[in-house]
Amino acid sequence: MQQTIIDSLYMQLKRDIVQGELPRGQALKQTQLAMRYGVSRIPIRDTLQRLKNEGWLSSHGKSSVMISPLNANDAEDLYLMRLHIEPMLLAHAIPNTNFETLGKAKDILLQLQTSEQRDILQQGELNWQFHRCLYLPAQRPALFETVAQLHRLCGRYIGFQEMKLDYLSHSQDEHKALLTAISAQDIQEANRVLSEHIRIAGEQLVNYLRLSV
Amino acid sequence: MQQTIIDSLYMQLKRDIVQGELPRGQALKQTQLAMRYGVSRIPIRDTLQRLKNEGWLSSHGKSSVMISPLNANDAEDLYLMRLHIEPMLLAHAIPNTNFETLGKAKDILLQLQTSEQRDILQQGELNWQFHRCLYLPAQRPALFETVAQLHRLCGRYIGFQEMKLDYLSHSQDEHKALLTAISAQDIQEANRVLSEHIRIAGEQLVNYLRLSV
DNA sequence: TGTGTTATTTTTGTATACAAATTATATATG
DNA sequence: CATATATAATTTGTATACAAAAATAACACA
Repeated sequence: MQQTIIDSLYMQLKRDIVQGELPRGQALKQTQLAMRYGVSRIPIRDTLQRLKNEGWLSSHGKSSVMISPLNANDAEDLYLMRLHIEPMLLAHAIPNTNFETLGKAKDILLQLQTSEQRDILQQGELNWQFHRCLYLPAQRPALFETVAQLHRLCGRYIGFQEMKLDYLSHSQDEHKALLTAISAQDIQEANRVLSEHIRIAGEQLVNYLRLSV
Repeated sequence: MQQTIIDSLYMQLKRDIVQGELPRGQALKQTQLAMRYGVSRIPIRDTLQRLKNEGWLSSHGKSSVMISPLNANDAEDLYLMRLHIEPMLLAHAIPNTNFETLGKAKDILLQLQTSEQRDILQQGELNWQFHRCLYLPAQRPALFETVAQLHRLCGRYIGFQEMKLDYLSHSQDEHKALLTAISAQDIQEANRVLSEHIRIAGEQLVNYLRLSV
């Protein structure tokens, strides 16, 4: 499918969901959204279907969608699945990793550091770009696509300014340790670091959700 | 979203893909499909997006889709992921499994036996219904949805009449053993059987794909 | 002959209009 | 007053029509 308009809608809707600009718990009306974003209902429907597939929206009644409620159990499961699957992908990737990939990953890491003031969605996107960059050399499309989908699903949960501080500082150290292990072609160590990285992030998120939501 | 027309399109397109009625390796034209199925392009687009999400279609060029080529690596990865994830879901489900669920599962198993002559897509669907039935009591939506998605992705690969004989005979025995273990609330044994079930099916499929495709 | 560029055709994306379905409201009935 | 039923309102689904983009063909030029 094409880009631009539907893609812009996609990002704007996500942003508005995170920032609480759209009604939660009730059906989202296609007409309202169409007016709000100045387009017809056709691209709205496409975007809704996409966001539903990515866990941001869920069914409401017989034929509408609503904003997915946040749920600690879901978050726990998502991170648990990542914990089981991502190391497999990384193990495939490491033998095929070249300097270009490592360089690209470092660049993204730098962006993450400098963009500390920026919005949380962009940080989530950069974080995924970093992981994605390291996984791509694996050349295992099915595995990769499932991991990508899990990250997209997690994206729904990374929208809390409150978590940002704690999360990002730890996260960057782990990212660097991961790069070091990959550079050394040390699959064992890389997967140990990655697993810890996912486990810690998951625990933090789940704790936060259990307390606050 | 609503049902009926889009859902019928969805099934018919899958059937036509399996039976080789649609051109492989080239872009599927929305207009052609619309004429073929006697509808406008709007529901066609919805269906294409859905099938793309479920792995039946992949991108072609900048804005079209084509039938996803079959790929032994992908199949291997899909079954590998199922092997890691489904036992977690089953472990959650077993403590909540009641007699109604067990009964329903047995009914589906019977249908699977009697429908041996029927088309392969229906058998794949019944197979999923069986597993789904056993997983539902877990009440872990995120885990469940990912497993469902993996089954949908596998569905693209279960379309070979040649595999039917070998596959189904083994499969049924394993299904029964799984039910027995669940009835006894034996999580360990149930997961052993389930893992074997997935491993064997995956191996058979991957072997077939490596030889023939 | 091969390559890059423009023009033409095809195909996809989107808006509008209408039909079908769902949801909400009002009314009747126990 | 609660519940069921019928009617009206809203909302979604789909067809048609048109605009934008992509793919293809034609052409010029080295």
